[in-house]
Amino acid sequence: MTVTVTAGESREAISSEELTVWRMLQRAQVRITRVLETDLLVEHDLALASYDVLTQLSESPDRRLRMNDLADRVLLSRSGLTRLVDRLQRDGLVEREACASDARGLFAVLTDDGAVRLAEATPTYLRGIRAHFLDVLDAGELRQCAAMLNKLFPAPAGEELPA
Amino acid sequence: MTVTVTAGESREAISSEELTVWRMLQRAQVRITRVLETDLLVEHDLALASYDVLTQLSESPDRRLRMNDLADRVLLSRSGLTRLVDRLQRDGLVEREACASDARGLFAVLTDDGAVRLAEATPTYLRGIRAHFLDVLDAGELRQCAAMLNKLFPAPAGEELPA
DNA sequence: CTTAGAACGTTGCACGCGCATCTACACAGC
DNA sequence: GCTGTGTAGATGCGCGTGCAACGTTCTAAG
Repeated sequence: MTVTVTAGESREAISSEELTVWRMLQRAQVRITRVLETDLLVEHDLALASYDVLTQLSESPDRRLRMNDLADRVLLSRSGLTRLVDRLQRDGLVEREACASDARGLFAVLTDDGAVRLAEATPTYLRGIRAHFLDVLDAGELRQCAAMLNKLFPAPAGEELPA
Repeated sequence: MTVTVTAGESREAISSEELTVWRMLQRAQVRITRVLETDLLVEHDLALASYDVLTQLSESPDRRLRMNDLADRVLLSRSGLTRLVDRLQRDGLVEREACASDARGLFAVLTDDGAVRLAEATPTYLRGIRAHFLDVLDAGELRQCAAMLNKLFPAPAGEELPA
């Protein structure tokens, strides 16, 4: 059983099973993300994007990262990041610091308050991932999942998973 | 090697491999969706959400669906759907029709123009999915993926994939 | 019949996002 | 030293989203 493609451009028809897999993937990802986001919001007044930024900073040397590098790691446009860091700075979780070697550049630096806030929120985050994702799959499935993801998006150098 | 969880709430530590799988999943999903969205936007001036609505309607009996049912199938809040249908109606792709049996209810109905537009956009959509998702995985991986998704989100009755 | 409560859909509001644009700075070639 | 091209971030703008509140209609209980 295949999907009827009215205009025939694709080289090979896509079966409805394949299409369903894709749709389920979308649904699953959106719904898990939504649960995670509301949990973080309710318990720690922290959006998922904010959490990601804090995490990236905390994992970087000297708790700092150039805005540009940060934008690459977080799934956000440059302008989006500018504004997000604005908010985080307003809340005292992050500070901006000039870059000595390049006057155009700015560092986003995690403050102590930011680190505390991140530490508080992390259990919520991990619990969410565990409950809605990791716990549902067994070790084998997780490995398969990793393998597929490696094929889908060759990781940005240094983040690959061991086969 | 495990991630340091500062506040000890989670029952079991999450290994960094597990965390990486989750992060990759997020990245992959967001990036594929983004490519799909811009392709549809550039080639057919159609947002992904709009495409989903048109698809759902075209697959429903009489090309119509109650707003509420539609909101459940599309990943959108009720208010979001109201506005989206507003736009689609303005563009003549969808019409609203009163429901005889329930005066509160409204049907969203796919127009002929909407069907044409959908048919035009579908090859782009399918090509995107094929290129960025289906073609990258082999049949076995796709089956594994389906199995995992079934565990992650027990499909809403009638959409399950055969084992 | 009346009334309480729930369900369907819409609207006011504030917010976050991306695109295009802009300024400031860097670095190459002359 | 200038000048042109490219890069780092910030900003104006419009758009799409969700939440909370609202009007309307359905349904059940008294």
